[in-house]
Amino acid sequence: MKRIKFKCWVEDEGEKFYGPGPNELIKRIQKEGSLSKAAEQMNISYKKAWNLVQRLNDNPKDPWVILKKGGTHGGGAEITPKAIKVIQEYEEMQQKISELVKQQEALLKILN
Amino acid sequence: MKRIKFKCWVEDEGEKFYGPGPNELIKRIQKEGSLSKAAEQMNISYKKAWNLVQRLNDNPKDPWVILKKGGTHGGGAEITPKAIKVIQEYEEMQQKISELVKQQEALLKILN
DNA sequence: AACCGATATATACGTGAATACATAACGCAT
DNA sequence: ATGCGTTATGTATTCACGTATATATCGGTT
Repeated sequence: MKRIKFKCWVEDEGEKFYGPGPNELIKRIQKEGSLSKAAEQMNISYKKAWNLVQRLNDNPKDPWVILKKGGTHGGGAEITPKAIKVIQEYEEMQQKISELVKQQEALLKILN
Repeated sequence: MKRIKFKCWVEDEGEKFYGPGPNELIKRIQKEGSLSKAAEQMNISYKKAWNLVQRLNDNPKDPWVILKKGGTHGGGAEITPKAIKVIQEYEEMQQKISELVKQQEALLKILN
C-alpha cells in the first residue's frame, strides 16, 4: 500500500528553523511546563531539545520559550503568545496541504 | 530571511519509495540514456542510484527503468512510459503545493 | 576472440550526527 | 545551609550511512 506523505518547514538562511519536531516540542512544553519532560516524551535527548529551543530563541528580544532554572520546582519552561500563534498557523498550513494531497489520486493510481 | 519549504514523497509500507531524488534521477536517465552518467551528474554514487532504480523496479512485470548491459555502447538505461507519467503527476503535485505554500504569508509574518 | 563501455555487486572505510554520560549552575523551601 | 529538581554544557562514544575501491559481467563491434 503506497501513500503520499509530505512535510513542510521554515528555513532561515538555508538552515532548518521550524518544522514538525519543534512544533511538537513547544506543544509539549506548553502542556508539561518542563523542557526535560517534553524531551523525554518525544524520545529525544534533552540536549537536542535544548538546542532546538535555543535556535527558536535566537532573537532574545522576542523569545518563543521562557526557561527558568532553580526555584520551587527546580525550574521550568513555558511558551510565549508568539509561539502559540505559530503553532496555530503552522498546523493550519499542514492541514491545507494535507487536504490537497488527499486529492492527488491520479499519482497513486499510476503506482498501483 | 525566512522561507517556507516543503517536500512530498511516496511511501510503500512505511519505506521511502519515490521523492525528489528518484524523480530527478529518472529525468536524467531519460535525458542521458545512462544510469552512471545520471548518478555522476547528481553527485551521488553509482551504487546509490542503482539501488534507487532497483526499488522502483521492485515489481518486475511493470518496471520504471530498463537497464541494458553490454552491447554497442556497453549498455544503457531508459525509462518506461509509466515513469514518464509519474514524473508528470509528481511535478504537478509539487507545483500545486508550491502555490499553496506561497499563500501562507500569515505564518511568515509572525516569524518576522 | 579481443575490446570497450556500461551495468552489477561485494567489501572495507570514513564521516558526521545523535546519543549517552557526566557534571555544573541555579534558586526556592525547609 | 542543605536538598531538590530543573536547566546548562562539555566530552566521549556509538551507529547508520554514503562512499570509495575493486572486480565481475555482458554483448555488440571490429
